[in-house]
Parts: sequence; C-alpha cells; structure tokens
Amino acid sequence: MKLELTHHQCSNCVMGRYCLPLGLSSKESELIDQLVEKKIKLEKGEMLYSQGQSFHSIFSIRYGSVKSEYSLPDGCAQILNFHLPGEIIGLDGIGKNQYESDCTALENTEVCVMDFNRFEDLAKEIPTLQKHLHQILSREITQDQKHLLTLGHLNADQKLAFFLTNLAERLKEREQNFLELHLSMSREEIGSYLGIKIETVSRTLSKFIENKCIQVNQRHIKIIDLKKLYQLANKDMPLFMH
Amino acid sequence: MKLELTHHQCSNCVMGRYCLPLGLSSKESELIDQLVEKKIKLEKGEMLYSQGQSFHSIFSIRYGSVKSEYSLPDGCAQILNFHLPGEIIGLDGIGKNQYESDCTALENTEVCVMDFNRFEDLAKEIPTLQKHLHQILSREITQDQKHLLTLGHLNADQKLAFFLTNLAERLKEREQNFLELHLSMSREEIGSYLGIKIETVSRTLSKFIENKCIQVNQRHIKIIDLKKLYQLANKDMPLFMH
DNA sequence: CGAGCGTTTGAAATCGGTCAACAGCAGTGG
DNA sequence: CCACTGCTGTTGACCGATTTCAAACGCTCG
Repeated sequence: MKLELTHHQCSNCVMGRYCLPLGLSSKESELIDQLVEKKIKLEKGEMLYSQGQSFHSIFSIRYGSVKSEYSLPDGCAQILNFHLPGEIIGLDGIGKNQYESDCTALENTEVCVMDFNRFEDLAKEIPTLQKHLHQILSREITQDQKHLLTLGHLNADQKLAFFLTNLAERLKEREQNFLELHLSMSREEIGSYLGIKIETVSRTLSKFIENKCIQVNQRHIKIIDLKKLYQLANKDMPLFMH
Repeated sequence: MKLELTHHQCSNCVMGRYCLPLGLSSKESELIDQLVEKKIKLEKGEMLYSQGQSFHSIFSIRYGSVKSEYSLPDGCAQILNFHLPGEIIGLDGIGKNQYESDCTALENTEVCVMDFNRFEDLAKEIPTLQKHLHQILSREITQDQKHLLTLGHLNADQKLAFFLTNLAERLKEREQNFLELHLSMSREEIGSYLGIKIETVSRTLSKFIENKCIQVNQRHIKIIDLKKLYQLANKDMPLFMH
C-alpha cells in the first residue's frame, strides 16, 4: 500500500466526470480540488479497509478494480460488489462510523482518498455536491436491491447473464468496448458474488459458449449475443446498449 | 389512501426518537417541525409508491408496517425489506428521481410525508440532520449487504433464523417484547424475502418447533430459544439482546 | 355451513452442490 | 529445455436440499 500526497486537481481529472457532479462553477471547482488530499496505490490482493476499522474516508477508484465483501464470524463470506474506476467506495462506513465490509484490490489499483467530514462540510456549501452524494448513496441502495433479486430469485444461468450484462453496461457508461470483458476476478469470486459454486460458474459459462452467446479465453470474455444474455437475465436491454 | 394535512410536531412525536436525530436545539426543533406537512393512512394492501413513479418524498412510518419489493418485467419479484415504525422509506428514489421499488402496506399503516427537497435544504442548515440523513442512507446499505449474504450463502434454516433474530432485534430497539412476534406478513412474503418457497418456510418453521426453538400459532411466533436461533444463523448475539 | 384463502404435509423431481480427476498455464530450479 | 509444483479452471458422476406437484387441513367470513 503506497501512499502519495498530492496536489491533485479533480477539476482536471479524466475520471472526474464519473465520480463528481457536473456543472460546477469555477469557484466550486476550486473548493472541490481540496477534497482529495492523498492517493493510495494498492497491489493485487492488498486491502484498502476491513470490517470494524474506524471510518474516516471514502474513496474513488482512479484505475484498477476492487471487490467488497461481507463476512460472518465463521468465515462465510459474500462478495457484495466489484467496483470499477470512477466509482465511490467505503460508503457503508458512514452508518456506524466503522466499515462494515472488507475491500480488496483485484489488480494494481489506485484510489483517491476523501475525508468524509470534509466532504460533508463542502456539501453544505455546494448544493450540487450535496445532491450528488445523496444520489451516490441511493444508487448504491438500488444496485444492492437488484443484486438481492438476482440472489433470491434467479437460477444459475440468469445469475451469470445478470453479471455479464451488468458489467457490459458499466463498461459502456465508461465508453469502453463493452463486448470484450477482461475480468479481474476469479471464477471463485464470481461465484461468491452470485451465490453459486465455482463449478457451476464454469459449467454455465460452457453452456453459454455452446449456445454461441460468448467466447471465453481464460479471463477474457467476448460477448457474441448480448440480446440473448438480456433475455436470459429477464432484463430489458437499456436503450443506450443498442 | 387517506391524506391528512397536519400541524404535526415531530418534536413531540413518540416516534421522533427513532426517525429523527437526537440533541437538536429548540430552534432546530422548530425548523424540523415544518418537515412533515402531511400524513397518509394506508389500509392493508394499499400501495404507498411504485416502481417508476416520480420521486418527491421520503416517508417515516408512524404505526403499522410495509414491505418494499423489486420486480422484473416478467413478474419475478423480490421482497427487499419489511419496515417497522420509525423507519424511513423511499430512499431508493433519490438516485434517479423515481422510485425503484414498490411499497405496500402489510396492515393498517400511517406514514409521515417529508418533501425531500425541503429535507435537503434543512440538512444544509442543521448539521445533525445532515449527518443523520447520511447515516440512514448508509445503514440501508449495510442492511442490504447482510441480506445479500443471507440470500447468497445461507441455507433455509439459517435464512429463517436470520429473519427471526433480525425482527427480534428491531423490536428490542423499540423496547417492545421481542420474544413474541406478531407477523404482519404471510409465509409467501417471508419466502420471497428470503429467496425460498412457501413450503420450505413452513417446513423449516415446523423443524424449529420440533427443536423447541419457537412456538407458532398462525402468525404469532414465540421465541423459546433465542440463543439457538443465533447459532443457526451463524451470528453473534448482540450484547443488548441478552 | 360452505367457499375461499393461507398454510401444512407428503412424495417425486430437479437444480446446483460435492467430490474427484484432470487439463492448462506460470513459475522454479536443476 | 524439461521435469516439478502449485494454482486456477474444467468436466464428470453422484448426492442432497429445495422445489414442484398434489392433497388435506383449518381459519375467517359472508
């Protein structure tokens, strides 16, 4: 874990448009530039924070990816989400002033560190930022709600289709090639996220290959038939994915 | 759905200590009393809001209980949560300015209606309220995260034990008898919440009765062996439950 | 009292889990 | 360059928990 003090400017950051609100005045932009006082570089497998640790900061991902995970005392663990660049993490720490999940890098990753008290203070001054924070928190809730339906009511095929289409959508939002997925997580981790076993992940992917939905080469997945994946997941394909 | 305009005072409300922050100055209390401009009475089965409806308000429950539910176009639906008096609902509407779930009364229920824009404005002025809002949002996230682990990694016994202990904890927080549960939801709804079928709910409850964990009389459940339920759910019993 | 709903119970079917063997690839060291 | 090891992922065969299907029970209410 490499710490780096910065005079980083969010107003000039390429990721800024994902993690911060648009339409700030130049004065507001200046204030926001004080938000990130340091950045952290993580190697694959390194933890950013863990359950029970006291909460001070939220983070935004600059590059790389992380998983967040919730565990019971007996070791049973559920992967809650995989996070991509631009996404804000650590929000579950606000409620009780301590993180309620573990967060681990899936590859070499860099995150911006934002002191949450300072964030709250700024939010009082900048209505756009306040609104933005509330939206981020609320969207985290709706994300989790969709995930709940996936775990509670879908079968293995539908779960995998949900996972793949969800990832594709998030890449599309980032204007990346959303039909070529380069997974940073293992089959084990996909399984934990979806509440199925690694063997089932593997078998289901093989089935998708047979059905000509995808091509798989290790952790590289090429989506051949996006429409069929959406049908499998019982989801309407969003307009922006056409 | 009966609407009622009110000059209701949160500062005098018995539920206030659950849905609002403590330690407000008298001036702040006055401001907060303007938050609730109306209340809504719902009969069993009536909807408070539904997926796609445009978002203006969040609600706090005065008495009764509701379920929130997320559905796919094909009708497949997951119950996300059951909400008790004092809890704030409608937060998933903030993210996209429209509710992302359906909310339905499980019994005769009354809710306070709070305009969210006004709430945000007040939050700018009253730091305690701002902090409180963030905590409510964050706790909703951690709630969902625990639910995710339940759906993804626990078996039917553990799921039911999670449900029962969770309910008991929330009654305890409200200083109610937490060993006598009077369920307002059907077996069907419990099953949807836990991602299992109604028959499995029934069978598992019967198993608990045999093991002398609980006594069941229709929708009344008496907890006999709380400790065993916690063991089943792999949870440590919180100190305040002893 | 009978209709209708919600719930319980039993038997059979099924999906995904478990166990086990093996394949593929990367890294190590002779 | 080729064993050797270790890790990840794939595939097969079998097993078991939960679902599905079916029947019966027991409230509630007109």
